[in-house]
Amino acid sequence: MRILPKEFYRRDPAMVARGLLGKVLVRRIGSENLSGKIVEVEAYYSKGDPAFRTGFLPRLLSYEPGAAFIYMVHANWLLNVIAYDKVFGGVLIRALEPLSGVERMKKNRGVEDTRELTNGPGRLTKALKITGVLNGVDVSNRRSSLMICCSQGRRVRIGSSHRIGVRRDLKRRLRFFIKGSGFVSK
DNA sequence: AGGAAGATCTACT
DNA sequence: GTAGATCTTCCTA
Repeated sequence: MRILPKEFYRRDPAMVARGLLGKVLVRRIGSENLSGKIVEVEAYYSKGDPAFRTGFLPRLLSYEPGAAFIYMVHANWLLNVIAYDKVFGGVLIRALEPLSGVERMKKNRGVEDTRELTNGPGRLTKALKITGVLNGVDVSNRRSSLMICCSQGRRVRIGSSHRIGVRRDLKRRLRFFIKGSGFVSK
């Protein structure tokens, strides 16, 4: 599987978010690979976006496009990928369709149902053992223990909605998901 | 040093 | 459908 180059992330966050749908997130732990197809994402902007926590900005400005930004909310780790062209921003990975390492994910989550494994931002980080120690890793580098690869799959139908759990959202729809996927969060 | 908020999850009714 | 748990960061004192 080809890895997505850094240039992929040097675009408008909403564009990157849509582009990430159908791509494959790979978490390498030793010799084992846990992976899943990205089926749900949200875009965030550092300017003009009330949902963005501006307190993060000073630390984030040194991040290159394609860097993982992982932080804790409500006792859950959330995975973002930094993406920006003009205005700094990022993409929250909200749900995956498990591909490989499913048994390991079930153990990590303590859940048997494959549908419930990675259908939420806090759930997928737990299933793939993604925590703050991976903060800042370059997902466009093949040597990283967290990376995003191209899929050879066909084009996907994209649906959109307002973002989830956001107190004050924009009118613009910034949540994107693969239509018909059974692995989107509820 | 203490408290509140938050891009959530689980369990329970 | 709602309540409570959970934990890190940021803000105020």
